[in-house]
Amino acid sequence: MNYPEFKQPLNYGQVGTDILAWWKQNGIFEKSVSTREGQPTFVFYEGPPSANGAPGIHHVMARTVKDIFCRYQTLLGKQVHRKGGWDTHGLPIELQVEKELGITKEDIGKKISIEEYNQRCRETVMRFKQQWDDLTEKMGYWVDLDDPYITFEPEYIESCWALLKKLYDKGLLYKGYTIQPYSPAAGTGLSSHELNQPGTYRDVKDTTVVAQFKVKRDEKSEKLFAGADEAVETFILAWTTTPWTLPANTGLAVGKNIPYVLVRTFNPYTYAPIRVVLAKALVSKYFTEKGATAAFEEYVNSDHKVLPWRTEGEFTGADLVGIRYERLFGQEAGFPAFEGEENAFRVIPGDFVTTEDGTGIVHISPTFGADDFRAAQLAGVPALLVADDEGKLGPIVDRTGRYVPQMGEFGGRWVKNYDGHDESAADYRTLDVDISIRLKERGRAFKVEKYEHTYPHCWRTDKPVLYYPLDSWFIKTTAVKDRLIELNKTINWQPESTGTGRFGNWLENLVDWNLSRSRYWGTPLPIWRTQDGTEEICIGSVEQLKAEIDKAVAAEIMTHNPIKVSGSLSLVSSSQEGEDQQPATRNQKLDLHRPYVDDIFLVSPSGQPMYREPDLIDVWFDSGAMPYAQWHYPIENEGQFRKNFPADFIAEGVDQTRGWFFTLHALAVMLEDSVAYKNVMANGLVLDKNGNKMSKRLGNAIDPFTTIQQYGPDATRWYMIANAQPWDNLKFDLNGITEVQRRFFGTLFNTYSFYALYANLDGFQAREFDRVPYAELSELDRWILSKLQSLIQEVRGYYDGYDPTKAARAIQDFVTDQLSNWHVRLSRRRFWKGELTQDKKAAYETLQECLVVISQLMAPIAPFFAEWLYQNMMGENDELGMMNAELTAQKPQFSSHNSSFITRAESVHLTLLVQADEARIDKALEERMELAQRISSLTHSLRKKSGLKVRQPLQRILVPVFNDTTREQVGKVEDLICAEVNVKHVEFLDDTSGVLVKSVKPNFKRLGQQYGAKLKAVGARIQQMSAEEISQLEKTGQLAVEIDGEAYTLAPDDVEIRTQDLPGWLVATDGPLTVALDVTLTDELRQEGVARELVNRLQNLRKDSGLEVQDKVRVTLQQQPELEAAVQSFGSYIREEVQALALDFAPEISGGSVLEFDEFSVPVLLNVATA
RNA sequence: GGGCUUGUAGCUCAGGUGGUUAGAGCGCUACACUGAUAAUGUAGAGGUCCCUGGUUCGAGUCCAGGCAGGCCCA
Repeated sequence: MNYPEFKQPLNYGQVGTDILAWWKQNGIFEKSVSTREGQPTFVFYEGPPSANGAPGIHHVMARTVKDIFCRYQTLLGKQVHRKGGWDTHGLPIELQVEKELGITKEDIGKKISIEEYNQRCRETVMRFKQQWDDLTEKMGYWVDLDDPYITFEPEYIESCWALLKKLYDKGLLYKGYTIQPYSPAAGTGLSSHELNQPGTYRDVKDTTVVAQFKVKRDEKSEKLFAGADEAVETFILAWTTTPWTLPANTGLAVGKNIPYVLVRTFNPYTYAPIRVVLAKALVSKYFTEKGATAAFEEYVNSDHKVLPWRTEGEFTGADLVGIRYERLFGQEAGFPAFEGEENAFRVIPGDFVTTEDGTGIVHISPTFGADDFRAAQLAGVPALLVADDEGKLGPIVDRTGRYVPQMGEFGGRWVKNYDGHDESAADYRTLDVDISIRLKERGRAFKVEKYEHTYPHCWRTDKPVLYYPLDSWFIKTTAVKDRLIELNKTINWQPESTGTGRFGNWLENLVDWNLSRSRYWGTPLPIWRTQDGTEEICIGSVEQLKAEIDKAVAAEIMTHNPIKVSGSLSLVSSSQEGEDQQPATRNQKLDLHRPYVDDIFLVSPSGQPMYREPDLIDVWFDSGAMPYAQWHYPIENEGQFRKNFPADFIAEGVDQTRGWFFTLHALAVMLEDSVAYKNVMANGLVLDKNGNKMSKRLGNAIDPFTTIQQYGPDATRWYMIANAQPWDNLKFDLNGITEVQRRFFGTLFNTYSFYALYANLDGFQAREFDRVPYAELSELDRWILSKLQSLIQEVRGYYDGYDPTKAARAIQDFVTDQLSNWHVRLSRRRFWKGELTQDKKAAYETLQECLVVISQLMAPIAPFFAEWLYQNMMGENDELGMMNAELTAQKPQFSSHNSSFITRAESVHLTLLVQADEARIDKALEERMELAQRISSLTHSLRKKSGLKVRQPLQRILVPVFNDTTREQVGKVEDLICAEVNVKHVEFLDDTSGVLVKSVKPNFKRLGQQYGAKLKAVGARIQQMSAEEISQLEKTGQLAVEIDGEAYTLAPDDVEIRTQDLPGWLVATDGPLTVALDVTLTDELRQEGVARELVNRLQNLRKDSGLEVQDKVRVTLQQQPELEAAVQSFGSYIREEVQALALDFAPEISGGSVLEFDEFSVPVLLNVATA
């Protein structure tokens, strides 16, 4: 067998294409799962992408991360199923369809039927599936594309229903309300994107009030009353631009860390003496400098232009929390009582409170503000709700924008001008104005003024929008909050901070999960209710629905039962219908979407008709339900589900923290009292090279297809993983891929090519059981094998710890710095010289082992190139590896797998990852090789300084050593150093020689611990140490010194002694290491130098003449005394190097070339020797 | 506005538990090397370690407060 040889440069894109074809042809992905049958599983969940847009380069990033760990676990012998999936519901799809049809939500049901509309959504959502599948394959993401779960399929929806029913039965599903933008004029809620239409936010002038809320005196508020005049009432000031919400006030919010002051002053309208609380930073907004000194006594009888005031106390928001106050519009004034009133009218914390405007205290009406609602809910403050004629609770404003009749003197008033009143008419007074007047009269308004601000308006009616409570279905996640938090602590988050921080905080501030969406394309809420809401049913399966419809038909509420399917849906039956059917057309008989489900009416136990609650559910429920719904569980396949729950690993973008990561977690905790995943990686964004977000609009988006084609999938993946840790944002720069390609893959390719070239020449083949025994290997070989074992340990550790970046960097450093640039470079002549000796065989075997192990270690990150390398190295050679055929056929013995042998398999991805053979790790050897590298580097540096090129041999270098260990260590690598830097000997200089000039450096770390503040003086003294003192410290192990009149004893550890100079020598130092170079040139050395130059020039000539490495030649040089002397001494060396059978001199040479070096100019004749 | 996160050489990034002289690769300059050669070696230029305070004998590192970018949420 020959090792395949390739021309440079390798076409990495082609490698990807070729390997991909080979994988497909041989079903390698399938085998990577099937050969692990019966082994422990590693469960991975695919977060479903949406195929309604083209995939971008960031998807390559996210999917590379997923792929890496699945492949790694497979290499460990585990079975990793990867069921793909598609997220198919949701607003983005609806918006896209509307854009394409040129319609709005309003038109649905009018210009286009819901049926047609949903059909369009169904067609649109998978439009880019081909592209996605294509990218998936080309980037080497191994996921099962043939049997994905699809969220719009009836089985999937049915599973969601079953899960919802489980929650319903646990009492975790309830109907409530949320605050949403609402247009009373249009009678409809507005989505946030409708609110973001241009022109919706307009400047309006509204009447605003700073209202006074009277503090109730009790233990909590006592601090506001300390030493105060009993008769003077104390108020909290709060500003609002919507005075009509004041009658619905139930709380006041403060910022916990904001400073507040208590100010004594007067009510500017009634002149009553009062004390008020407001933010310290806003005092100047309401009080003048003059007022600070104005006399209180004179105010009442003055012109009231200057309001006197004095600060009487200062508090933080936290001090104020819990204080109670009197209701502004209470029952005594004819306003209704409400449920939970005893918990209302309290000061609560609000993280949205600022001191930018108003009073730094925010009036809270939970029915008319989203912040208000949330803060009130967290603090247990109720909303003010009143019952209508049917006893149904609602806010004080009805859906048309009027106060309900119970609102005393204001009952029936419009809160904004929704009835088209002429605003310029003399009798026109807004509700805001009337409320303000009433407050003024009662001494409860501190300031009333017109104020211009921006306010959102309905894009259709141009009327102001209200923030209004709208019906919603919720999952009571707060009921399991503690369990959510507890179980989250058992999840391994990568990076950890996302789990404790972003996710942890989110759980701490959890509110109930709002499931409702007023849309068309999504999973319908399976709840039917009677008109009055007193009876309802939650449907958990198609079978149940069918049975309920039968009842309705019997009760003559329905005419017939539209569900024809017998029994419940089954995934098995549907997929058996026909392999070639597209998912979109499967199960066309049954569609659980709108409008079909809306046309189903059921009958309640009391005989009332029940209608489906019109909402769809949040699409995040769809994706959070995938651990169950992908198997059609709980309808069927319990076993499948159990085997694949919870996941060992998931990975998505950090933006999924409150999305998929949360819904998976929430559902798992509520349904299974378990985590949904044990390890999770939240990866960052892919930005352009300048750190800007990529977007098609800016034209800085990178096309993943052209990138992969041009640079190959491996370099692309490697770059993304090696450049930044996945959870950091990646600044994507194509130059970076080029660099990875050149530096890492190029070097690895060169290393392989080098191996292949010579191994083929020698006809060498590695045989696992015919190797040079480890004990007989050279230092160099044992060193790189030791490094290799260390690398295996290290890389496994990084993969195990979900840190692929460090794994990639470790592999990269090993390949470029250790393997290529040291081991191979120093071994070069071992390969191209002479017969297949034991040393040469060892060189091949060592390099072979390194390359094959590298192919395994890199396989998760660069699967194509790893395969390429592995196949090239292994070829058809079945003698490699241990009992390989057996392993592939028999399935890996996971539990007993503990081999440092390389397993032979059809593909590198079917192998078992080697274990580090710790017996081969030799730290002392690694250390002394590093010494060799550093000494060589220093020597090169000295040559450079003295102008002595490496081809000129030198006699010796001197290395001062202070202990026997170093001496022994360097001694063992002397040959390597000599060869590398072209010197004859390494000599050691020990202390006793006395010629070294030494210097000391204080060891601050040690000294600091010992002397603390006196360190400076001690350090200065140490730097002044004389040569005698240094010597004494070295010899006796201590040195007594006096510093500032105090006696100290220094120990050797207190200082670091270095060689500074060696008089008369050329010296270089690197930390504690010093090298001196003997630059004396003897005649013999000069001759050898000449010989080497000659070899070099002849090699160039061979190369230029197009000779192959193995060609033999005859060389004739023109006579020249120095040359002849050199050839005299080094003839055989020269002949061997240049593969010359003869090396002769002739008086005159014509027709040849001329070799030029140093001062020489030599005519030469070079002929290929024919046998 | 809040939570999280990032900020170190022109670029991309390393810098356990604090230690005085902050590193690597790429890029740049110069020289060398040349049977792995689009590789390699040596030397050089290049730094307010985002800013301000604090703790400490000593802060890139710890604490507080800012600034700037990013994500999520309002």
